[in-house]
Amino acid sequence: MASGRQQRHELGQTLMLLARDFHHRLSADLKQRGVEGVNASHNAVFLYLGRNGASRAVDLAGAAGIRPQSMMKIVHELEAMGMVERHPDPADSRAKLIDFTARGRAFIAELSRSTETVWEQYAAILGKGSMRDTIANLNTLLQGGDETDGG
Amino acid sequence: MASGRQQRHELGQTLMLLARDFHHRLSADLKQRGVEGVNASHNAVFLYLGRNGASRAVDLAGAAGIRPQSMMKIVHELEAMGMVERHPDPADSRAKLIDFTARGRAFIAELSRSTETVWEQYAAILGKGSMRDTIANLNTLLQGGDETDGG
DNA sequence: CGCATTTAGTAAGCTAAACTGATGATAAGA
DNA sequence: TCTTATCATCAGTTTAGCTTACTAAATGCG
Repeated sequence: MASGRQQRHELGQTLMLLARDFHHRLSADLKQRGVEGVNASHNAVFLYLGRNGASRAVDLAGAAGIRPQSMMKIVHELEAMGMVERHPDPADSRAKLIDFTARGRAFIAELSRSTETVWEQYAAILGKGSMRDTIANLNTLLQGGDETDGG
Repeated sequence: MASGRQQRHELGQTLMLLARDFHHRLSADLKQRGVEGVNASHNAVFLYLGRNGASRAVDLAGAAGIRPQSMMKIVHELEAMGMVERHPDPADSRAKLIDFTARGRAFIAELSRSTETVWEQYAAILGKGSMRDTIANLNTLLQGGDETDGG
């Protein structure tokens, strides 16, 4: 039992294992409903594409915290899978704007559904109230950490 | 603002980003005090060596959830760095028992200190009480996922 | 005891996902 | 115009895991 002082030493472990646990549960749920072919690295695109007007590879890379070259690879894979398509940017002929295809949007819906399922699984352990509080606190930590960061 | 319903969709993001944030802070703190040369994968050894009598490569691999061959590589690296040393197991001449060197133990102390520093950073955002509750809840989630909790 | 099976460590090579470095085309600014 | 910065891209490298395959030792069975 990680009580009191001990939990501090295991903080990193807790966070890492929980992130892994979530990923496990999400993958299991997606697989169960027959949604496959998308891996962890592809997730960055689904998470960030369209947010804050991010629609170029370089923007996605910035949001995901990886290099543009790495993001390109991911985008190419998703393009080959028919999840996204790219069009030339009318405002900048160097750039290409990335958009979801219908298939990509359908996948996002599935992802959302599975994420909610995992949320419910967790809520079944903690109770909805504690679950909400806990995740809200984690978000607070993230925001508190970003404040100095010029993200 | 991730309020109410919205936070469910961002659950995975929250967990992943927080794990990353922790790692960032920990690395920064370690670097600041001049502790370097140990990477993320080495961490598994520092986390699990000695726990539940885990002192062979195969045990560490099991605890860390990776293959013995992968753990061997990590152990060899740490051995080259003078963090651990290996002696033949008197009870099993196939096996070798892994032990921390003085240097390895010193590193653990640094790691512990840095982890506590990050804990305090987080506690400064949430307040100690909320921080404790939050992490306790996360640990509950992890145990709830395992159910077969022997440790 | 002798032999099959399992287990611990090791080696070689593969893959995935990030990285660095460099290039060509375009944009933006002096 | 010329220079520098930016977007996409190509090529090669690193890292951390994987699978396959092997040796040596322990274990279990007849």
